[in-house]
Amino acid sequence: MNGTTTTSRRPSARDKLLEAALTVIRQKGYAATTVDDLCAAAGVTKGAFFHHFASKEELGAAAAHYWSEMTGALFASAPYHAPEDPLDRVLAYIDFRAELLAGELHEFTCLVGTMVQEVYGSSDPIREACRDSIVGHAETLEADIAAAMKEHGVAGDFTPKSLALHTQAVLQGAFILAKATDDVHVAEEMVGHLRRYIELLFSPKGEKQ
Amino acid sequence: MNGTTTTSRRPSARDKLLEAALTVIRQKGYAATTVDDLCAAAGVTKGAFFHHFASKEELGAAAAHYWSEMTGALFASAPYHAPEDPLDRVLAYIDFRAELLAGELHEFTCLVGTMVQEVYGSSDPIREACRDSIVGHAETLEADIAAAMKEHGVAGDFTPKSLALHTQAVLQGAFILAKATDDVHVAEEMVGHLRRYIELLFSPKGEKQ
DNA sequence: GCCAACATACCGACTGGTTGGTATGTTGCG
DNA sequence: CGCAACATACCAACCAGTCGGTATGTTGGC
Repeated sequence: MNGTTTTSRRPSARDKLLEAALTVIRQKGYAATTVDDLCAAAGVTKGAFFHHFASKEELGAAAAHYWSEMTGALFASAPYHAPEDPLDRVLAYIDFRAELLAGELHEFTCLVGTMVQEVYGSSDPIREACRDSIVGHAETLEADIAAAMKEHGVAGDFTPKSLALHTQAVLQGAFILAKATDDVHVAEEMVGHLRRYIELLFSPKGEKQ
Repeated sequence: MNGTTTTSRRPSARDKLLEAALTVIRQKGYAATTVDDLCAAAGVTKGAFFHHFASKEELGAAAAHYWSEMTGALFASAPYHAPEDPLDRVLAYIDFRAELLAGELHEFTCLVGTMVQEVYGSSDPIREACRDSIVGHAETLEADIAAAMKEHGVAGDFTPKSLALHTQAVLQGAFILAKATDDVHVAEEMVGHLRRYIELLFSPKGEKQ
């Protein structure tokens, strides 16, 4: 239970393994990624691996936590929190997510979405770590969504929580379609539909676009 | 190159293996599913497996095709095609998808969505089979969506194709969230948001709900 | 109508490489 | 010294794929 991660000294084998896990598992999937793969990618030996992690499963869960920390920091410091209007913040979040759809698939797809799909039935520790990551990230949107609903007088039969989760569902689905078609553009279109949905939800009656 | 599948005689080892693949791979994932797992679930021997499939990869691609056939038949004969109004048909499709969210996760989640997430970077044959399955299914919605857009005077800056794919993205994302939270209800809420999006898209200006 | 030649479907023991994990050093810092 | 952070060597289980063999059709010549 160390708690501290990555102060800025020379990275330990643990740090290098977690960093390697992000890319390798997103490329090959969790089950197809071997401990040797991770060691090779991290430039450490197997001894180092099992010094820091009791099992491959424990690394999987640790990687999910590490993912939460990394993405949490990224989104916390992102510029989409600036607008005054909470609805604009939500829309800016979606635009920010669209901007992130760049480069190779394994660079912008979601580690925990990939992992949980594979292990939901076989590893509760990993599944729970992935759930916490997704749900925790969604929760960072709830306040803005709730404020936007209040401010714009929207009282649909849905909760801020469910709409926050919906944004994550669309993104996860967009990643799957992008992987299937090997085409980032499809993901951009899906995010576009998500943006339009939220615009429509919050637009005053009688006004479109 | 047989072509024929499942006339109604006693099922061959091939049929039993494909049927077993649907459940086992959806439970354990593709990579974690061993050839022995499949043989055991199908009640056949390894000899039978490699008589019908040159490799595990070939079975994976065949399973995706089999999935397309099964789901294709299911949706073709489903009752949601009945309504006169094309928009009602689209909404009925979504309601039908919501009805399918019952039972255990591995019974209603999508085989090809699961597989493609794992193998998009390591097996082109499987990836292409999965893509064809998803895109092919989405295409069965395009005509109704296009007709609804025409009939309701909707000319957004999106194509029928992209909206059809969006429905699939939402469903795939809903499956991931359901797996992560181990809660079917979340998936139902996501489908609810999808339904509301389409209602809003096609509702005449000034009218909500 | 019969039989030889061939084909298809399936069986299960075996193999060679791989995998997660272990046991036992070595090194360097406080 | 003593201990954490590694490295090296190794192992038993497992896994995809092979191979020799059997059982049950099917086909075509006579």
